[in-house]
Amino acid sequence: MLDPKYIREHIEEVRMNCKRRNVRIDIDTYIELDKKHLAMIHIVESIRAERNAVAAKMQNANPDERAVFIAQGKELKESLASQENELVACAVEWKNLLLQFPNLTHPDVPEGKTDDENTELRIVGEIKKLSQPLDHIALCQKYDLVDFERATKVTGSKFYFLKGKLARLEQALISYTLDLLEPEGYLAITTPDIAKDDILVGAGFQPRGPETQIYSIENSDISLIGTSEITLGGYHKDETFSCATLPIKYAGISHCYRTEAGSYGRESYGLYRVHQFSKVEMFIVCTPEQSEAMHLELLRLEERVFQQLEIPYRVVDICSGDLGGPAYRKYDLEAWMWGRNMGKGGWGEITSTSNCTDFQARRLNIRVKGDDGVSHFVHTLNGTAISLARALIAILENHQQEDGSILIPQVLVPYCGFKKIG
RNA sequence: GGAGAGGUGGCAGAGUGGUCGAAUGCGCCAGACUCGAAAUCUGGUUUGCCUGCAAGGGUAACGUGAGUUCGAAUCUCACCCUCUCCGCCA
Repeated sequence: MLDPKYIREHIEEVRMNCKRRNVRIDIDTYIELDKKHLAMIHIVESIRAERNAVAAKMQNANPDERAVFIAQGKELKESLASQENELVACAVEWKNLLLQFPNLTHPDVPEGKTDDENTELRIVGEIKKLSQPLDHIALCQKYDLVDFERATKVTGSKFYFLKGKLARLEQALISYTLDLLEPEGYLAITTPDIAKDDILVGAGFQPRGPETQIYSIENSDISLIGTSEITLGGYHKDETFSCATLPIKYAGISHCYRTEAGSYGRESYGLYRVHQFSKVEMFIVCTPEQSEAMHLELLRLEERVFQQLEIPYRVVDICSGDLGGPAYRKYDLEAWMWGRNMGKGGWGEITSTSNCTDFQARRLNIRVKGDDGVSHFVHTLNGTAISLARALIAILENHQQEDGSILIPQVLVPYCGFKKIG
């Protein structure tokens, strides 16, 4: 959510920002609503002031005066009720529109409408030369590592059962990642896999509606989370930190659920796009001054994970039109995957890190009190430490050998207890 | 799931219709005293929104929401949460 005052004072900037970010929103209607909303607040508060004044006079009034004041009060009460109803109706409309504004945009974010226009910053690692690389589905079939077919009986499509060494590898990756993050100050924390809708909204998600990617539970106000960023943001809702306690860093462990409505085709084969996966998510609460440095730290740690796993990847600076609502700036890591691009190999998104500045904090009401005693909204950031399913794809496909076996990255061997598959 | 008790400021804890944004204590901040500290004393100490150059003014908030009333922390209803006991249970 943007600061309504900021919008009022920077209308043209906000208008341009929406355009850059490819978000269609009727700003002129919003401005009208904002004016009306302020006007209604004035009206309602002045009636309340009158009512309070009459009530105060009541205390020392004689019986005759009392009768007069009561009559006055009754009258005020009626007009107040009708004006309050109008205010509430106006406020709902106003707030709904306000929530649709995307965050402001970092000045260095590349211009662009779609992910085609993201900027590749660098490629790290070497893509192994293989005469006949297999994709992860073929590899999993060969060694019986995952069962999609039987899963359809239990859950429908896009769920899976991981089996044997792949199940062990998933657990190993989680433990390895937590060990890597702990010395960097990230507290391991398992979170619920569900959250109330107002928490989802606070984190910038839309839990209900035709476009939603969120599973919600019928006859309730709770939904399955798509990332532990949601529960970790909610964890600190309505809190005020003293600045000495920041930054706070979490390594959040949860399952993630996504409906993936509207996705289909070659992008959604195998484990690449699934309805449920496990994830270790880094989440940071910090002061506004700290957030840019924290964002670079998150990117550095994401890169370290994939360097240690010996997986070639590229770093992508996400363009303005592809940022989504909450992010002020976003970097993705894309790993090499042989299964992409019709089997010719290509880059597949594997992590994503966003600086959300105060966008989520404003909605969740998370503040920090500075040394000056003034309270500001905190900044929140998130970054994928390891996203299972996709990390497993990258390991299987990049560590397959000419003889068809799969070598486990050295750093994982102590965690999973075996060196190769096949 | 059943029965009971309860939810008030950073914490503890008063307040049962108007004088209550809220006593008191603790904590915290500043000052005095002190070589310094402790103790003591004095003063200060919630937040959001609206308005104003500012000082200030207005409004809202006592778990949440609705209701009664001229007026609600206080009365009524619903819901949420916590605690104790019982039941069930991974």
